[in-house]
Amino acid sequence: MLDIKVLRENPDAARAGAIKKHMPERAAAVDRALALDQELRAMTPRIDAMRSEQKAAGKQLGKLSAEEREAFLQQQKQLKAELQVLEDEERELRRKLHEELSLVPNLPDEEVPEGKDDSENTEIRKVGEIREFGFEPRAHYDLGEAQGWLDFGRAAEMAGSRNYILLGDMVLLHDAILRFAVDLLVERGFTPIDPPLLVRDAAMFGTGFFPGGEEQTYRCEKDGLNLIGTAEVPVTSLHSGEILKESDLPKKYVARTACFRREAGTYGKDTRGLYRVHQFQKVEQVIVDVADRERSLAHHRAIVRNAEDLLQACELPYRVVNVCGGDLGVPQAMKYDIETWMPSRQSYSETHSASRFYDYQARRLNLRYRPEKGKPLFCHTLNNTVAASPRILIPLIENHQNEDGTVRVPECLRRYLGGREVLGRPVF
RNA sequence: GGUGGGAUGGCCGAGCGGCUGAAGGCACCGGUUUUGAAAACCGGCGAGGUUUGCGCCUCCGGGGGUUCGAAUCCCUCUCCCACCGCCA
Repeated sequence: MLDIKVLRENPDAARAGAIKKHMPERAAAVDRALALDQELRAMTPRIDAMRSEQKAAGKQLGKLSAEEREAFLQQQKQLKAELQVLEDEERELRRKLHEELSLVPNLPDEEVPEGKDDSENTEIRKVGEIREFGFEPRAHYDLGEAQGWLDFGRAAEMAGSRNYILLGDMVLLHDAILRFAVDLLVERGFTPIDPPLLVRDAAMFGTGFFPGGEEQTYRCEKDGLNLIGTAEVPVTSLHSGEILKESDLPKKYVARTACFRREAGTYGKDTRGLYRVHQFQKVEQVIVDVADRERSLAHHRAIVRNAEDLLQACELPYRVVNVCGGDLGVPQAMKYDIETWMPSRQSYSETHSASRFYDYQARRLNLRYRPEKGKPLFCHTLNNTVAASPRILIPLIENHQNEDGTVRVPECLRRYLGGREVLGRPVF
């Protein structure tokens, strides 16, 4: 959520921000919010004065004579009735204002490129060599099924499309990459955390997924709970409603959780294999720190670096892209995606997403800290993937496959696989 | 699923229907003392809105009611906790 003051002072920027994000209907919320704000500000002084009068009146009551008293009470009754009408109005206006303000997207940073969708993201850097295979490389689903590592048929049978079953060494590899990701971040000072996967609406709202993301979310209606699509939701919400000590910041967390996404509206897209699935495991890094733009930028560089280091350790070629306005979500100010080379897709495809929000989420979450001097301020928040699996298994097994269908294990993962250097048997 | 108890400032915690934005403690900040630190003592210290400023207004989980007047009484919702039952 943006500060209403930002809207007052610079409504054009708020509108332009929503337009840059290709969210015209949300740009309209800027004007609705401002209209409500103006109405509210017009009535507030009047209500204040009436309340002030009421308060003062009560204190004089005792000094009055019996006759005076009666007229006085009559007068107070009337004041109260009038006040009540105005207060109802005020409350309703406040509610509507909050609703509209919640719809206004975070301002995209200047450096966010113009563009309507991911095809217009701009490349920041490309790292690693794309491997020249001396043979026809196989897609992970062909290779995996041949090895008995993947079973999509039975998964679909019992759970529907976009589901998968990992078996044998693929389970171990899946676990290895996730554990490696956690260890890497713990080594860098992040606190591991294992949060709830089912959360209340407040957490979904606070992180900016609601309103808007309901269709992407599995919901347990009976209990009013939502399955998280990312650990960002519970972890960023962790200190919601608190005023943290500045000396306790930054808070740096690394969470490994299951994630659930309905993938509504993606029919026919990425239907094969492990790329787009309803359920996966993700190691996520989340940072909460003081409201300082420079520090947010530094954290952003650091969390991107963490992910890049993991990919480099896994010997995977990737590129970093600056996500354009149209591909940016409602709460983000800026986002770098990391795309890892996937031979079967013949493309760099998204495996990581590093976002910064400034105080947008913190304001919605009522997440503050007490600075050395002055009033409490809203924190800044950031997050990035460290590793999401099984998606990361695609580049891992495709890029490291051998002609016979076995897969070379990169050095960094061997310790998690009993020292094994190769997975699978020759099957081709 | 059943039955109770609770929700007050950064934290803990008191609070008779008006004198309570709220005792007390802790934490924090400033000072005295000390070679330094601790302790002790003195002082300060909630959040939000509005105003150039003085100030004014709001806030004791949310909403409603009773009352001239509610943190305090009543209703309701949300949340938390405890115990019993069931179960991983």
